Amino acid sequence: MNHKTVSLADQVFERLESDILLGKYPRGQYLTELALVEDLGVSRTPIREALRRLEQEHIIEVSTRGILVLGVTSEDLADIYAMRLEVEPMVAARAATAATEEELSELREMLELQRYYVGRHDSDRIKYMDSCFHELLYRASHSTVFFDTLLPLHKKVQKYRKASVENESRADKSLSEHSEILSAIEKRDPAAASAAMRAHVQNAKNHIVK
Amino acid sequence: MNHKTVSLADQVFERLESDILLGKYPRGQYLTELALVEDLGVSRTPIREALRRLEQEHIIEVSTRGILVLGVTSEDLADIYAMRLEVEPMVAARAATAATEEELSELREMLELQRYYVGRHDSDRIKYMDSCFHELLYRASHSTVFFDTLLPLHKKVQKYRKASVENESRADKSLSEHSEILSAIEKRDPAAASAAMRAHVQNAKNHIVK
DNA sequence: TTTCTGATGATTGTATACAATTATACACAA
DNA sequence: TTGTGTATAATTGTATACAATCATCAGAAA
Repeated sequence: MNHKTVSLADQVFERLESDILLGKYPRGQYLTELALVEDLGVSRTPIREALRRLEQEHIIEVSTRGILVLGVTSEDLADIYAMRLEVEPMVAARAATAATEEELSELREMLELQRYYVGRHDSDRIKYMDSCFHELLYRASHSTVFFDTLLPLHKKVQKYRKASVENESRADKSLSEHSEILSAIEKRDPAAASAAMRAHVQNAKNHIVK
Repeated sequence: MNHKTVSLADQVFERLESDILLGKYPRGQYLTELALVEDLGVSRTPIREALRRLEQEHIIEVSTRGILVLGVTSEDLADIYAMRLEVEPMVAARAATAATEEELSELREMLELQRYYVGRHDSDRIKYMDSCFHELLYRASHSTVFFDTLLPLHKKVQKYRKASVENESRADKSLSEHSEILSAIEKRDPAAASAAMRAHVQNAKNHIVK
Protein backbone atom coordinates (compact mmCIF):
# COMPACT_ATOMS: atom_id res chain seq x y z
CA MET A 1 0.00 0.00 0.00
CA ASN A 2 0.93 3.62 -0.28
CA HIS A 3 2.29 4.66 3.11
CA LYS A 4 3.62 7.97 1.89
CA THR A 5 3.02 10.57 4.55
CA VAL A 6 0.69 13.32 3.47
CA SER A 7 1.44 16.84 4.60
CA LEU A 8 -1.12 18.94 6.44
CA ALA A 9 -1.24 21.24 3.43
CA ASP A 10 -2.27 18.30 1.23
CA GLN A 11 -4.90 17.19 3.70
CA VAL A 12 -6.33 20.69 3.94
CA PHE A 13 -6.40 20.93 0.15
CA GLU A 14 -8.27 17.68 -0.28
CA ARG A 15 -10.72 18.49 2.49
CA LEU A 16 -11.51 21.98 1.21
CA GLU A 17 -11.67 20.86 -2.41
CA SER A 18 -14.08 18.11 -1.53
CA ASP A 19 -16.24 20.33 0.69
CA ILE A 20 -16.52 23.01 -1.97
CA LEU A 21 -17.07 20.65 -4.91
CA LEU A 22 -19.77 18.80 -2.99
CA GLY A 23 -21.51 22.07 -2.25
CA LYS A 24 -20.94 22.28 1.49
CA TYR A 25 -19.86 25.88 1.03
CA PRO A 26 -22.20 27.59 -1.44
CA ARG A 27 -20.97 29.79 -4.26
CA GLY A 28 -20.69 33.40 -3.14
CA GLN A 29 -19.91 32.62 0.49
CA TYR A 30 -16.85 34.24 2.05
CA LEU A 31 -14.48 32.23 4.23
CA THR A 32 -11.53 33.56 6.21
CA GLU A 33 -8.20 31.97 6.93
CA LEU A 34 -8.76 32.48 10.65
CA ALA A 35 -12.06 30.60 10.57
CA LEU A 36 -10.37 27.74 8.71
CA VAL A 37 -7.58 27.71 11.29
CA GLU A 38 -10.18 27.14 13.98
CA ASP A 39 -12.24 24.65 11.98
CA LEU A 40 -9.33 22.52 10.82
CA GLY A 41 -6.98 22.93 13.77
CA VAL A 42 -3.87 23.77 11.77
CA SER A 43 -1.92 26.98 11.34
CA ARG A 44 -2.34 29.44 8.49
CA THR A 45 0.71 28.20 6.60
CA PRO A 46 -0.66 24.89 5.29
CA ILE A 47 -4.08 26.48 4.84
CA ARG A 48 -2.65 29.22 2.66
CA GLU A 49 -0.74 26.72 0.55
CA ALA A 50 -3.95 24.76 0.00
CA LEU A 51 -5.76 27.98 -0.91
CA ARG A 52 -3.16 28.80 -3.55
CA ARG A 53 -3.86 25.45 -5.19
CA LEU A 54 -7.63 25.90 -5.03
CA GLU A 55 -7.17 29.34 -6.54
CA GLN A 56 -5.15 27.78 -9.35
CA GLU A 57 -8.04 25.41 -10.04
CA HIS A 58 -10.44 28.36 -10.07
CA ILE A 59 -12.50 26.90 -7.24
CA ILE A 60 -12.02 29.92 -4.97
CA GLU A 61 -10.90 33.53 -5.34
CA VAL A 62 -8.97 35.38 -2.65
CA SER A 63 -9.36 39.10 -2.04
CA THR A 64 -8.71 41.45 0.83
CA ARG A 65 -12.24 40.78 1.96
CA GLY A 66 -11.68 37.07 2.33
CA ILE A 67 -11.92 33.85 0.42
CA LEU A 68 -14.74 33.81 -2.11
CA VAL A 69 -16.18 30.39 -2.89
CA LEU A 70 -16.66 29.92 -6.63
CA GLY A 71 -17.42 26.21 -6.91
CA VAL A 72 -18.81 24.94 -10.19
CA THR A 73 -21.71 26.62 -11.98
CA SER A 74 -24.13 24.97 -14.39
CA GLU A 75 -22.41 26.87 -17.22
CA ASP A 76 -19.12 25.32 -16.11
CA LEU A 77 -20.84 21.94 -16.09
CA ALA A 78 -21.98 22.28 -19.69
CA ASP A 79 -18.52 23.38 -20.81
CA ILE A 80 -16.86 20.55 -18.94
CA TYR A 81 -19.02 17.99 -20.69
CA ALA A 82 -18.50 19.66 -24.05
CA MET A 83 -14.81 19.33 -23.50
CA ARG A 84 -14.83 15.82 -22.06
CA LEU A 85 -16.88 14.73 -25.06
CA GLU A 86 -13.95 15.56 -27.31
CA VAL A 87 -11.01 14.65 -25.09
CA GLU A 88 -12.04 11.50 -23.22
CA PRO A 89 -12.35 9.50 -26.45
CA MET A 90 -8.73 10.40 -27.19
CA VAL A 91 -7.75 9.14 -23.77
CA ALA A 92 -9.59 5.88 -24.27
CA ALA A 93 -7.91 5.39 -27.63
CA ARG A 94 -4.53 6.10 -26.10
CA ALA A 95 -5.18 3.71 -23.23
CA ALA A 96 -6.00 0.99 -25.76
CA THR A 97 -2.42 1.10 -26.97
CA ALA A 98 -0.56 2.26 -23.87
CA ALA A 99 -2.18 0.47 -20.93
CA THR A 100 -0.08 -2.17 -19.17
CA GLU A 101 -1.48 -5.55 -18.22
CA GLU A 102 -1.47 -4.48 -14.59
CA GLU A 103 -3.53 -1.42 -15.40
CA LEU A 104 -6.00 -3.55 -17.34
CA SER A 105 -6.31 -5.80 -14.34
CA GLU A 106 -6.97 -2.82 -12.08
CA LEU A 107 -9.64 -1.61 -14.46
CA ARG A 108 -11.27 -5.04 -14.49
CA GLU A 109 -11.27 -5.13 -10.71
CA MET A 110 -12.79 -1.66 -10.52
CA LEU A 111 -15.51 -2.71 -12.93
CA GLU A 112 -16.30 -5.77 -10.81
CA LEU A 113 -16.65 -3.60 -7.71
CA GLN A 114 -18.92 -1.24 -9.59
CA ARG A 115 -21.05 -4.20 -10.71
CA TYR A 116 -21.28 -5.36 -7.11
CA TYR A 117 -22.40 -2.00 -5.76
CA VAL A 118 -24.85 -1.45 -8.60
CA GLY A 119 -26.45 -4.74 -7.53
CA ARG A 120 -26.70 -3.44 -3.95
CA HIS A 121 -27.95 0.01 -5.03
CA ASP A 122 -25.19 1.67 -3.00
CA SER A 123 -25.05 4.97 -4.85
CA ASP A 124 -22.19 6.48 -2.87
CA ARG A 125 -19.95 3.56 -3.71
CA ILE A 126 -21.16 3.49 -7.29
CA LYS A 127 -20.13 7.10 -7.67
CA TYR A 128 -16.76 6.39 -6.10
CA MET A 129 -16.11 3.40 -8.35
CA ASP A 130 -17.11 5.43 -11.36
CA SER A 131 -14.58 8.09 -10.40
CA CYS A 132 -11.89 5.48 -9.89
CA PHE A 133 -12.58 3.86 -13.26
CA HIS A 134 -12.16 7.12 -15.11
CA GLU A 135 -9.09 8.08 -13.11
CA LEU A 136 -7.47 4.71 -13.82
CA LEU A 137 -8.20 5.26 -17.47
CA TYR A 138 -6.56 8.69 -17.42
CA ARG A 139 -3.54 7.10 -15.81
CA ALA A 140 -3.53 4.24 -18.29
CA SER A 141 -3.21 6.72 -21.14
CA HIS A 142 0.31 7.36 -19.80
CA SER A 143 -0.08 11.03 -20.65
CA THR A 144 0.44 13.60 -17.92
CA VAL A 145 -1.22 16.22 -20.11
CA PHE A 146 -4.45 14.25 -20.43
CA PHE A 147 -4.33 13.21 -16.79
CA ASP A 148 -3.75 16.70 -15.44
CA THR A 149 -6.44 18.18 -17.65
CA LEU A 150 -9.18 15.62 -17.20
CA LEU A 151 -8.87 14.71 -13.54
CA PRO A 152 -9.79 18.19 -12.26
CA LEU A 153 -12.67 18.36 -14.73
CA HIS A 154 -13.98 15.01 -13.57
CA LYS A 155 -13.71 16.03 -9.92
CA LYS A 156 -15.65 19.19 -10.65
CA VAL A 157 -18.74 17.37 -11.84
CA GLN A 158 -19.06 15.05 -8.85
CA LYS A 159 -21.81 17.05 -7.18
CA TYR A 160 -23.92 16.83 -10.30
CA ARG A 161 -23.25 13.13 -10.83
CA LYS A 162 -24.89 12.26 -7.54
CA ALA A 163 -28.46 12.32 -8.87
CA SER A 164 -27.35 10.40 -11.92
CA VAL A 165 -25.96 7.38 -10.09
CA GLU A 166 -29.07 7.23 -7.89
CA ASN A 167 -31.11 6.53 -11.01
CA GLU A 168 -31.15 2.77 -11.28
CA SER A 169 -31.51 2.46 -15.03
CA ARG A 170 -28.74 4.98 -15.61
CA ALA A 171 -26.47 3.14 -13.16
CA ASP A 172 -27.08 -0.11 -15.11
CA LYS A 173 -26.45 1.60 -18.41
CA SER A 174 -23.31 3.32 -17.17
CA LEU A 175 -21.94 -0.01 -15.98
CA SER A 176 -22.46 -1.67 -19.34
CA GLU A 177 -20.90 1.33 -21.08
CA HIS A 178 -17.81 1.03 -18.88
CA SER A 179 -17.71 -2.64 -19.69
CA GLU A 180 -17.80 -1.93 -23.40
CA ILE A 181 -14.98 0.63 -23.09
CA LEU A 182 -12.81 -1.81 -21.20
CA SER A 183 -13.50 -4.60 -23.70
CA ALA A 184 -12.32 -2.42 -26.55
CA ILE A 185 -9.18 -1.51 -24.62
CA GLU A 186 -8.49 -5.16 -23.82
CA LYS A 187 -8.77 -5.91 -27.53
CA ARG A 188 -6.25 -3.12 -28.10
CA ASP A 189 -8.72 -1.46 -30.46
CA PRO A 190 -8.28 2.34 -30.18
CA ALA A 191 -11.10 3.24 -32.57
CA ALA A 192 -13.62 1.09 -30.73
CA ALA A 193 -12.45 2.39 -27.36
CA SER A 194 -12.80 5.94 -28.59
CA ALA A 195 -16.30 5.34 -29.94
CA ALA A 196 -17.44 3.57 -26.79
CA MET A 197 -16.12 6.36 -24.60
CA ARG A 198 -17.72 8.98 -26.77
CA ALA A 199 -21.09 7.30 -26.45
CA HIS A 200 -20.60 6.99 -22.69
CA VAL A 201 -19.78 10.65 -22.15
CA GLN A 202 -22.60 11.69 -24.47
CA ASN A 203 -25.10 9.64 -22.47
CA ALA A 204 -23.78 10.96 -19.18
CA LYS A 205 -23.99 14.48 -20.54
CA ASN A 206 -27.58 14.02 -21.67
CA HIS A 207 -28.47 12.66 -18.27
CA ILE A 208 -26.78 15.39 -16.24
CA VAL A 209 -26.72 18.64 -18.20
CA LYS A 210 -30.14 20.29 -18.30
CA MET B 1 -4.68 50.46 -16.92
CA ASN B 2 -4.53 47.70 -14.39
CA HIS B 3 -2.86 49.13 -11.30
CA LYS B 4 -3.76 46.18 -9.13
CA THR B 5 -0.84 45.44 -6.83
CA VAL B 6 0.68 42.06 -7.40
CA SER B 7 1.88 40.09 -4.40
CA LEU B 8 5.42 38.79 -4.12
CA ALA B 9 4.02 35.27 -4.34
CA ASP B 10 2.44 36.10 -7.71
CA GLN B 11 5.65 37.66 -8.98
CA VAL B 12 7.67 34.66 -7.90
CA PHE B 13 5.18 32.35 -9.58
CA GLU B 14 5.32 34.20 -12.88
CA ARG B 15 9.08 34.45 -12.83
CA LEU B 16 9.65 30.79 -12.03
CA GLU B 17 6.96 29.62 -14.44
CA SER B 18 8.51 31.66 -17.22
CA ASP B 19 12.06 30.57 -16.41
CA ILE B 20 11.12 26.91 -16.38
CA LEU B 21 8.87 26.98 -19.45
CA LEU B 22 11.54 28.82 -21.42
CA GLY B 23 14.07 26.19 -20.43
CA LYS B 24 16.31 28.26 -18.19
CA TYR B 25 16.19 25.44 -15.66
CA PRO B 26 16.54 22.11 -17.48
CA ARG B 27 14.33 19.12 -16.74
CA GLY B 28 15.85 16.98 -14.00
CA GLN B 29 17.61 19.81 -12.20
CA TYR B 30 17.01 20.19 -8.48
CA LEU B 31 16.39 23.61 -6.96
CA THR B 32 16.11 24.41 -3.27
CA GLU B 33 13.93 26.94 -1.52
CA LEU B 34 16.99 28.46 0.12
CA ALA B 35 18.69 29.05 -3.23
CA LEU B 36 15.51 30.70 -4.53
CA VAL B 37 15.41 32.89 -1.41
CA GLU B 38 18.88 34.16 -2.27
CA ASP B 39 18.24 34.47 -6.00
CA LEU B 40 14.91 36.24 -5.72
CA GLY B 41 15.46 38.16 -2.50
CA VAL B 42 12.19 37.23 -0.82
CA SER B 43 11.43 34.95 2.09
CA ARG B 44 10.39 31.33 1.83
CA THR B 45 6.69 32.02 2.35
CA PRO B 46 5.86 33.58 -1.04
CA ILE B 47 8.28 31.16 -2.71
CA ARG B 48 6.53 28.16 -1.24
CA GLU B 49 3.13 29.46 -2.31
CA ALA B 50 4.42 29.88 -5.84
CA LEU B 51 5.87 26.36 -5.72
CA ARG B 52 2.49 24.91 -4.72
CA ARG B 53 0.96 26.47 -7.83
CA LEU B 54 3.76 25.23 -10.10
CA GLU B 55 3.30 21.78 -8.58
CA GLN B 56 -0.42 21.97 -9.37
CA GLU B 57 0.46 22.72 -13.00
CA HIS B 58 2.84 19.75 -13.02
CA ILE B 59 5.80 21.94 -13.93
CA ILE B 60 7.81 20.95 -10.86
CA GLU B 61 7.73 18.19 -8.25
CA VAL B 62 8.74 18.72 -4.64
CA SER B 63 10.40 16.03 -2.57
CA THR B 64 12.54 15.95 0.52
CA ARG B 65 15.54 16.18 -1.74
CA GLY B 66 14.47 19.46 -3.25
CA ILE B 67 12.46 20.88 -6.08
CA LEU B 68 12.63 18.75 -9.22
CA VAL B 69 12.18 20.67 -12.47
CA LEU B 70 9.82 18.81 -14.82
CA GLY B 71 9.17 21.40 -17.51
CA VAL B 72 7.54 20.20 -20.73
CA THR B 73 8.72 17.13 -22.62
CA SER B 74 8.29 16.47 -26.32
CA GLU B 75 5.67 13.84 -25.40
CA ASP B 76 3.80 16.55 -23.49
CA LEU B 77 4.11 18.76 -26.53
CA ALA B 78 2.48 16.20 -28.83
CA ASP B 79 -0.34 15.61 -26.37
CA ILE B 80 -0.92 19.33 -25.92
CA TYR B 81 -1.31 19.81 -29.65
CA ALA B 82 -3.54 16.76 -29.94
CA MET B 83 -5.77 18.29 -27.31
CA ARG B 84 -5.66 21.85 -28.62
CA LEU B 85 -6.61 20.51 -32.04
CA GLU B 86 -9.93 19.37 -30.61
CA VAL B 87 -10.61 22.09 -28.08
CA GLU B 88 -9.47 25.34 -29.65
CA PRO B 89 -11.99 25.05 -32.50
CA MET B 90 -14.73 24.87 -29.86
CA VAL B 91 -13.36 28.02 -28.26
CA ALA B 92 -13.30 29.85 -31.58
CA ALA B 93 -16.89 28.80 -32.27
CA ARG B 94 -17.95 29.97 -28.84
CA ALA B 95 -16.16 33.28 -29.27
CA ALA B 96 -18.04 33.81 -32.52
CA THR B 97 -21.29 33.99 -30.59
CA ALA B 98 -20.11 35.27 -27.21
CA ALA B 99 -17.46 37.90 -27.93
CA THR B 100 -18.35 41.50 -27.13
CA GLU B 101 -17.63 44.34 -29.53
CA GLU B 102 -14.87 45.52 -27.21
CA GLU B 103 -13.24 42.10 -27.30
CA LEU B 104 -13.43 42.06 -31.09
CA SER B 105 -11.75 45.43 -31.15
CA GLU B 106 -8.97 44.18 -28.88
CA LEU B 107 -8.48 41.19 -31.17
CA ARG B 108 -8.29 43.47 -34.22
CA GLU B 109 -5.72 45.63 -32.46
CA MET B 110 -3.64 42.61 -31.53
CA LEU B 111 -3.72 41.39 -35.09
CA GLU B 112 -2.51 44.78 -36.34
CA LEU B 113 0.40 44.68 -33.92
CA GLN B 114 1.27 41.19 -35.05
CA ARG B 115 1.17 42.35 -38.68
CA TYR B 116 3.50 45.23 -37.78
CA TYR B 117 6.07 43.02 -36.06
CA VAL B 118 5.93 40.37 -38.78
CA GLY B 119 6.86 43.17 -41.18
CA ARG B 120 9.82 44.04 -38.95
CA HIS B 121 10.83 40.40 -38.43
CA ASP B 122 10.80 40.93 -34.65
CA SER B 123 10.29 37.32 -33.58
CA ASP B 124 10.10 37.97 -29.84
CA ARG B 125 7.25 40.42 -30.32
CA ILE B 126 5.58 38.15 -32.87
CA LYS B 127 5.56 35.35 -30.35
CA TYR B 128 4.17 37.64 -27.68
CA MET B 129 1.40 38.94 -29.95
CA ASP B 130 0.54 35.39 -30.93
CA SER B 131 0.17 34.49 -27.25
CA CYS B 132 -1.98 37.53 -26.63
CA PHE B 133 -4.24 36.77 -29.58
CA HIS B 134 -4.95 33.27 -28.35
CA GLU B 135 -5.41 34.41 -24.77
CA LEU B 136 -7.86 37.10 -25.87
CA LEU B 137 -9.75 34.45 -27.77
CA TYR B 138 -9.94 32.20 -24.73
CA ARG B 139 -11.28 35.13 -22.78
CA ALA B 140 -13.76 36.03 -25.53
CA SER B 141 -15.29 32.57 -25.26
CA HIS B 142 -16.59 33.72 -21.86
CA SER B 143 -15.97 30.26 -20.49
CA THR B 144 -13.78 29.87 -17.42
CA VAL B 145 -13.47 26.16 -18.13
CA PHE B 146 -12.02 26.69 -21.60
CA PHE B 147 -9.87 29.56 -20.40
CA ASP B 148 -8.43 27.71 -17.42
CA THR B 149 -7.74 24.62 -19.48
CA LEU B 150 -6.22 26.18 -22.58
CA LEU B 151 -4.15 29.00 -21.13
CA PRO B 152 -1.76 26.71 -19.23
CA LEU B 153 -1.45 24.47 -22.29
CA HIS B 154 -0.63 27.42 -24.50
CA LYS B 155 1.95 28.71 -22.03
CA LYS B 156 3.60 25.32 -21.96
CA VAL B 157 4.40 25.30 -25.66
CA GLN B 158 6.08 28.70 -25.75
CA LYS B 159 9.61 27.34 -25.73
CA TYR B 160 8.84 25.22 -28.78
CA ARG B 161 7.06 28.03 -30.62
CA LYS B 162 10.21 30.11 -30.67
CA ALA B 163 11.74 28.40 -33.71
CA SER B 164 8.40 28.53 -35.46
CA VAL B 165 7.94 32.30 -35.34
CA GLU B 166 11.51 32.80 -36.50
CA ASN B 167 10.59 31.08 -39.75
CA GLU B 168 9.44 33.91 -42.00
CA SER B 169 7.03 31.98 -44.17
CA ARG B 170 5.41 30.37 -41.15
CA ALA B 171 5.07 33.78 -39.49
CA ASP B 172 3.31 35.11 -42.59
CA LYS B 173 1.05 32.09 -42.77
CA SER B 174 0.21 32.25 -39.09
CA LEU B 175 -0.74 35.89 -39.44
CA SER B 176 -3.14 35.20 -42.29
CA GLU B 177 -4.63 32.28 -40.37
CA HIS B 178 -5.28 34.53 -37.39
CA SER B 179 -6.86 37.02 -39.72
CA GLU B 180 -9.17 34.36 -41.13
CA ILE B 181 -10.20 33.25 -37.65
CA LEU B 182 -11.00 36.79 -36.61
CA SER B 183 -12.98 37.42 -39.81
CA ALA B 184 -15.18 34.43 -39.12
CA ILE B 185 -15.74 35.58 -35.56
CA GLU B 186 -16.61 39.09 -36.72
CA LYS B 187 -19.17 37.57 -39.09
CA ARG B 188 -20.55 35.67 -36.09
CA ASP B 189 -20.04 32.43 -37.96
CA PRO B 190 -19.17 29.68 -35.42
CA ALA B 191 -18.67 26.92 -37.99
CA ALA B 192 -16.25 28.99 -40.05
CA ALA B 193 -14.40 30.14 -36.93
CA SER B 194 -14.07 26.56 -35.77
CA ALA B 195 -12.80 25.38 -39.15
CA ALA B 196 -10.32 28.23 -39.44
CA MET B 197 -8.99 27.57 -35.97
CA ARG B 198 -8.69 23.87 -36.62
CA ALA B 199 -6.63 24.53 -39.72
CA HIS B 200 -4.46 26.98 -37.78
CA VAL B 201 -3.70 24.59 -34.93
CA GLN B 202 -3.11 21.76 -37.38
CA ASN B 203 -0.58 23.84 -39.29
CA ALA B 204 1.13 24.97 -36.10
CA LYS B 205 1.25 21.37 -34.94
CA ASN B 206 2.78 20.18 -38.20
CA HIS B 207 5.37 22.90 -37.95
CA ILE B 208 6.33 22.31 -34.33
CA VAL B 209 5.82 18.68 -33.41
CA LYS B 210 8.50 16.43 -34.85
C1' DT C 1 -31.05 63.32 5.56
C1' DT C 2 -26.88 62.65 3.21
C1' DT C 3 -22.14 62.65 2.54
C1' DC C 4 -17.59 62.86 3.78
C1' DT C 5 -13.84 61.74 6.94
C1' DG C 6 -11.38 59.53 10.22
C1' DA C 7 -10.52 55.79 13.38
C1' DT C 8 -10.82 51.05 14.26
C1' DG C 9 -11.03 46.42 13.34
C1' DA C 10 -10.63 42.54 10.23
C1' DT C 11 -8.07 40.17 6.76
C1' DT C 12 -4.46 38.88 3.92
C1' DG C 13 0.81 39.31 2.92
C1' DT C 14 5.49 38.39 4.50
C1' DA C 15 9.38 37.07 7.37
C1' DT C 16 11.39 34.15 10.55
C1' DA C 17 12.05 30.69 14.12
C1' DC C 18 11.66 26.03 15.05
C1' DA C 19 10.49 20.95 14.09
C1' DA C 20 10.99 16.80 11.56
C1' DT C 21 12.53 14.17 8.06
C1' DT C 22 15.89 12.56 4.99
C1' DA C 23 20.07 12.59 2.24
C1' DT C 24 25.04 12.46 2.72
C1' DA C 25 29.59 11.69 4.15
C1' DC C 26 32.66 9.44 6.97
C1' DA C 27 34.50 6.06 9.97
C1' DC C 28 34.92 1.38 10.85
C1' DA C 29 34.44 -3.43 10.42
C1' DA C 30 33.97 -7.60 7.51
C1' DT D 1 37.13 -3.40 -1.42
C1' DT D 2 32.60 -3.35 0.21
C1' DG D 3 29.06 -2.93 3.28
C1' DT D 4 27.03 -0.85 7.42
C1' DG D 5 25.99 2.19 10.87
C1' DT D 6 26.04 6.70 12.80
C1' DA D 7 26.54 11.48 13.09
C1' DT D 8 25.93 15.64 10.64
C1' DA D 9 24.15 18.63 7.39
C1' DA D 10 20.65 19.94 4.20
C1' DT D 11 15.93 20.42 3.08
C1' DT D 12 11.16 20.77 3.50
C1' DG D 13 7.01 21.25 6.86
C1' DT D 14 4.66 24.07 10.32
C1' DA D 15 3.62 27.74 13.59
C1' DT D 16 3.63 32.37 14.82
C1' DA D 17 4.74 37.26 15.06
C1' DC D 18 4.46 41.35 12.63
C1' DA D 19 3.31 44.45 8.53
C1' DA D 20 0.20 46.40 5.33
C1' DT D 21 -3.98 47.00 3.28
C1' DC D 22 -8.71 47.55 3.07
C1' DA D 23 -13.56 47.39 4.62
C1' DT D 24 -16.66 49.08 7.99
C1' DC D 25 -18.87 52.07 11.04
C1' DA D 26 -19.43 56.12 13.84
C1' DG D 27 -19.74 60.83 13.90
C1' DA D 28 -19.67 65.38 12.31
C1' DA D 29 -20.62 68.79 8.81
C1' DA D 30 -23.36 70.42 4.95
